[in-house]
Amino acid sequence: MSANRYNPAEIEPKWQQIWEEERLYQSSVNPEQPKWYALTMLPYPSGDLHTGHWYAYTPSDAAARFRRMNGYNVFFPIGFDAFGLPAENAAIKHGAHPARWTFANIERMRGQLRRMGAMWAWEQEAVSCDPEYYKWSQWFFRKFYDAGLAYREYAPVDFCPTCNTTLAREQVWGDDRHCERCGTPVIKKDLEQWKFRITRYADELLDGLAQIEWPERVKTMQTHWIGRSAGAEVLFRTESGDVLEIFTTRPDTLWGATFMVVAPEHPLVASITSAAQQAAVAAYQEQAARMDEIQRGAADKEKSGVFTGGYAINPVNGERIPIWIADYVMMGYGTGAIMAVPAHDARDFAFASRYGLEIRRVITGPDGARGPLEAAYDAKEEGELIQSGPFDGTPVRGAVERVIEWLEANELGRGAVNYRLRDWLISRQRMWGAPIPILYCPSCGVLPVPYAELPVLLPDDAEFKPTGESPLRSHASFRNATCPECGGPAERETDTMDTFMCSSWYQYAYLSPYWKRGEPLRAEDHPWDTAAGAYWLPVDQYTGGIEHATMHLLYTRFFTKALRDLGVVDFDEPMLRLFNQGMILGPDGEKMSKSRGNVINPDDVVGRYGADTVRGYLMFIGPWDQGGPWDPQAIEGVHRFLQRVWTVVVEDPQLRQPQLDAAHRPDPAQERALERKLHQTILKVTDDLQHFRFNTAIAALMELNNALYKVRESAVANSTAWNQTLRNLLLMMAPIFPHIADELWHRQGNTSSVHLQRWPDGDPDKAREEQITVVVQIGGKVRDKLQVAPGTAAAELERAALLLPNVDKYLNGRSPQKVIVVPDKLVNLLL
RNA sequence: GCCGACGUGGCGGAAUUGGCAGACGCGAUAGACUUAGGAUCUAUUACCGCUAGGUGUGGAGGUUCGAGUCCUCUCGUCGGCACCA
Repeated sequence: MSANRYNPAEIEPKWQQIWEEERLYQSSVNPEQPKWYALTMLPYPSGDLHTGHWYAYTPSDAAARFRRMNGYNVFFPIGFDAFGLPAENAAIKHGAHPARWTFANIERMRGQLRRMGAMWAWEQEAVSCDPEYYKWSQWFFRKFYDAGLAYREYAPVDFCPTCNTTLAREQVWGDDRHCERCGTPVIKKDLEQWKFRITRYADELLDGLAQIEWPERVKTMQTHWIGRSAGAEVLFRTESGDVLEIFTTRPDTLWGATFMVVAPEHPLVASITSAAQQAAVAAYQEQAARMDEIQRGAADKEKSGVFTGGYAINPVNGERIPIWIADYVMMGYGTGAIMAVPAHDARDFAFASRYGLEIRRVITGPDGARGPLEAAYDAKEEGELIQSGPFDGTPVRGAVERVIEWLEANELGRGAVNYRLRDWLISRQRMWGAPIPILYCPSCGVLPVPYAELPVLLPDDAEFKPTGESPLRSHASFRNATCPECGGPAERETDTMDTFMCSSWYQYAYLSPYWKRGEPLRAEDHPWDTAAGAYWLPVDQYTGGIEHATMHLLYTRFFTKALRDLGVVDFDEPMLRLFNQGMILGPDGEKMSKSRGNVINPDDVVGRYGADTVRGYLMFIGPWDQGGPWDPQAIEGVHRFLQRVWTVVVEDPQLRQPQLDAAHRPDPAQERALERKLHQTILKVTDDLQHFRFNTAIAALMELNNALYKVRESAVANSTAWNQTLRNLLLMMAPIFPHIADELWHRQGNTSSVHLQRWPDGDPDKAREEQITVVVQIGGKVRDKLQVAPGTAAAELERAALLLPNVDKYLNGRSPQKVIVVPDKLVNLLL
C-alpha cells in the first residue's frame, strides 16, 4: 500500500540518483542547438546550507529547467567560493589547516545541495581554493600586472581590526563605515597595497549598463558608486606663487568664490600658512588626523575649519581670497582643494555663515532676484550670471560649458571629470587566499613570479596562532625565494588576493574546470577551453543577491572588460541578464539568525515535507525579488497540493479501470471547459516562468489541479481532455517540482524522463472563454451583469443592458444621458 | 540630508492598456466521514447591515463616466549614498 502513497523521502533520492547516473544535466557544446548559460552566485562553504541558499538556488534551478524544456541547451554549473576568513579562524581555533576545514564543509554541502534536486552540471564543479583554480587567478594577476592594471601603492587604506586585514572601499559599508563581513567599524592605516586599476574603466562601466538587462536598482547603485561628475579644473595661485588646483562642477560660479578651502592633509598647507596661524593650523591638522581614526565624516556634524593666514588669487578676476583648511574637504577626491562659493553651495554657505565670510551672489533667482540669500541657491536651469565679469547676463543654463571654453582659451583651467570610484584594493593580510605572485629582490626590485612558476602554492604546514598576523609572514620557506632575474635571495609577497578576485572569473572557470591541470603556465595560454567559451559565453541569465551590487557585480564587469582588452574574451559584459532574489526571513519577519532563534533549518523541513514541497513553498511565498517571512503553516498548503496531484494521478480512474461503461460518456461542455482551463493555464504558467513569477505560476497549477479534482469522479475523467490535462500538468510542474513530476510521469506509463520533454504550447483559441461576464453599471455602480460571447458588439451590449430588470429598476423611467461601453468589460449608464 | 523601492482581508500575497478589488494559499467557522483527528472531503470567510444597500487598497486632495493602478501633497517601512566640491 505504501507504494501508492506520496512519500518524498522514497522518491526524491531515487530520482536524484537516476538523473545523476544518466548524466541528465550534463550539457555539452552543440552548435545545432541554442545555448543558455544559467548561472547562480556560488556559495561560500560555511559548513551548512541555510534556507537562504534554498531561496536563491531552487528558483534559479526552476528557471533553468524551464529554459531547457523550451528547447535550449542549458549549462547550469555550481562550485564553491572557497577562500576566506572563516576557514582561517577555524584553523586558529581547532589547529587544523584551513584546507581541511574547507574541504570537509564542501563535502557536506555537496550532499545538502544535491538534496535540492537541482539540475547542476556537477561534473564541471570548480572550487576556488584548489591550486589548479588559483593558479589561473594568479595568472590573471600577472596579466593585469603586465598590462599596467595591477600596481602597488602606499596610501591610507581601510583596515578591519577584527578581520586583521585591509578592505576595498566597496567592502566598507554604512554610516559608521563598518566591515561588510564582520560589522566592525574600520580604521585608517597607511600601508603599501596592491590595487587594480578599475578606475581606468569607469566610463565604460557606466556606459555598459545600457546594454545589459539588469535590475534598475543595481544599475543605479553602480552609477552612484562610480559617481561620475563633470566640471573643470581651475588653476588658482597662492600669494607666494604656488599653483593651487581645484576641481569644481560649477565653474560658472567662479566669480562668486570668496574663499578657498584645502584638505587638512593638503601638501601646500605648510607653505600657505602664515606664522601667526601656524599653531592653530597644526592643532586643527592633528585633530583631523585623529578624527580620521574614529570618524571624520559624521554627517550632521557642524562644519569646522581654521584660517591659514594665507591668500590665493582668483584667476578669473584677480581677487585676493583667504585660504582655510577644513575637514569637509577630502584629500582623496578631486585635488583636495576647492574654491568656496557660499552663495551657491550649501556646504560653503554653512561654513561661511559660521565664520563670517563673504557670501556673494553671482546667479539671479528665477524671478530675477539679486538680493542677499538666506540659503545657498544652486539652480542650474533658471537665472543669469551677475557680478561675473565677461559673463554678466549669461543665462545659467549652459553657462558651465561656456565658462569652460573661456577658461581653456585663457589657459586658466580645463574641462575635467572626476569619479567617486576608487581603484580596487586587492591585498589581504590573510593566509587563506590566492597568494599575490610577486617577489621583492633587494637588487632587482619588485618582480612578478614567472608564468612557468605558477602557482605560488600556499604552504600546507603553516602555523596558525591567534596573533592576528598572517602565518605566511612567519613561514620562512614560503617567504624566502629566489630572484628570477639575478638568482639572489628574494622575498615573496605575503599578502593574498581579495576573494572577489576568484569570483570575478568563475563563470569562465566552469567551462573547463582546472584547465591545463598540472601543466606549467605560459603568458600566451588561454585560461579555459576556447571552443566551450565560444559557444557558452557570455552568461545569459545570472541570479543572486543584491548585496553584491557594488562589489562582485562591479568587479566581474571590470574583470571582463580587462580580459577583453587582453584579448582573452571578445565581448564586453559577462552577464547579459541579472535577477536579484529577495531575502527569506524568519517566521517573525526578521532576518534569520541564531541569536534571534528564528532559524528554519532546511534539512529539517526537507525531512518532513520533501524537497519538492520546500522548493514550491519558497517559490509560492511571493514575488521572488521581494523575499518574505517563512510561515511554518503555509508550507502545508504546498504539501497538500502535491498530495492532491498525487491522488489525482495515482488514483486516476483510467489507471484503475481503463474502460469505463460506455454509458458514462463525458459531457462535451465539461470536457471543453477542462481543455479551456488547461490552455489558459499553459499560457499563464509559460508567461509567468519567463518572468520569474513562480508564485502566480504555482497558483495557476493549483487551480488546474483543483479543476481536475472537482471532476475526477465524473465521466470527464474518461476523456481525452482529462488525459491531456493530466499529462500537461506534470510537464508544467517539472521545473518547480522535479521529483514528483518525474515519478508521476513514469507512473503514467512514460519511459523517458519528464525533464527531457518539450514544454507544452498553449493554444489561445482553445483558451478563449465561450461566455464572459460584462458588468452593467449605473453611474459607476455595478447594478447587474450580462453573460455574453466575447467580442459582442458595443451596440448589442448596450441594448442588452437596457433590457435588464435591475437596470430598469434603477433607471426608474429615466433614460441615460450617456452610455460608455467597453466591449468584453462593461456598460456604464450615466444619468 | 539626498536618491530609490514599497504600503491591499486575521496572515503570505493576486489583480493587460485605468474597467467586477481580494486569484491562489494559510488561518478561521460550520458540516460530513471517523474510536479519534492536528488526516481527508464539502461549504462559508474584506468590513458594516436583518435585508435593500453601503463602505473599503497608509492618509488628504485632484484628473476621469470609472483609480489599487495616473497626478500633487503627506505619513510610515525598507534599501543605497553620506560633507564627492
